[in-house]
Amino acid sequence: MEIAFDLPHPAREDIELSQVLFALSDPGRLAIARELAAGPAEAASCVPWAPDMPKATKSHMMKVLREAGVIRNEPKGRGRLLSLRRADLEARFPGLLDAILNAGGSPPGG
Amino acid sequence: MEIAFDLPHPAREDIELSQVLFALSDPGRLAIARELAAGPAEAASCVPWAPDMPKATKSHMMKVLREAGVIRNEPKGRGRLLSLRRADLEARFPGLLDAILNAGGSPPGG
DNA sequence: GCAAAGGTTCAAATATTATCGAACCATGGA
DNA sequence: TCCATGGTTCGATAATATTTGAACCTTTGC
Repeated sequence: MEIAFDLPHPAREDIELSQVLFALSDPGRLAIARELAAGPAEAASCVPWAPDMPKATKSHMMKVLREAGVIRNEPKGRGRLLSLRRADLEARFPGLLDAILNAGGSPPGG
Repeated sequence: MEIAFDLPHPAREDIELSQVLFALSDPGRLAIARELAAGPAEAASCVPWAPDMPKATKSHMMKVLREAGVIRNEPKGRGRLLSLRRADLEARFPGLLDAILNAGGSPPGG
């Protein structure tokens, strides 16, 4: 047996706007999504942006994002493979993810 | 004196993505934003979508939306004038508001 | 099987948010 | 000015969310 320890993910059509917005309303979780926007990443707790954060905390953040349908979290060898659910989000809420990821945060004149 | 009882609103450049997403992550607050998308509305507590909700609760919802920079809440005679801050949101986070407001919630095949 | 590496889940303590009655504030009209 | 109308704020309580250590599960390697 190669694949086990699978986690539940909402189907595309079950992804809810409220949950997506809530998941991404936390700066830390948004940072994860942005990190994954560049491409899939391996391991959840070993991401470099927060070496001091306990793994239980990181795992919880992944859970919120996963249950909202923002990211996919699959078993990969001894660790996990994380990825953004771009296609699903785009199909369900066109333009939303890009608008959020592109939100620079810098005013025009600053 | 005609205008008093003004409430604080964040300046355009101070509107934060996290707060906007959080404010709109609640179905009730999102409903208010959608209601106002059609045009400004008078009165906050008398809106028809929730006649049973206590006015303190409605006022709190307005506060969250206002402090996030999503809506404007101005004095208008004896009541208030509520409006969506479309231009400010569009300038700061292009495409975001439309993506959220347009999010129908119906899957393609259903 | 045993031990290590990597993550998730459990459970309890904190912190944040929501709810809503009561008190308070501002406007309009008599 | 006094009263009614409309909303906001205060304060207390309930409901959620976050944080984290400890325990547990799965794969890898011996």
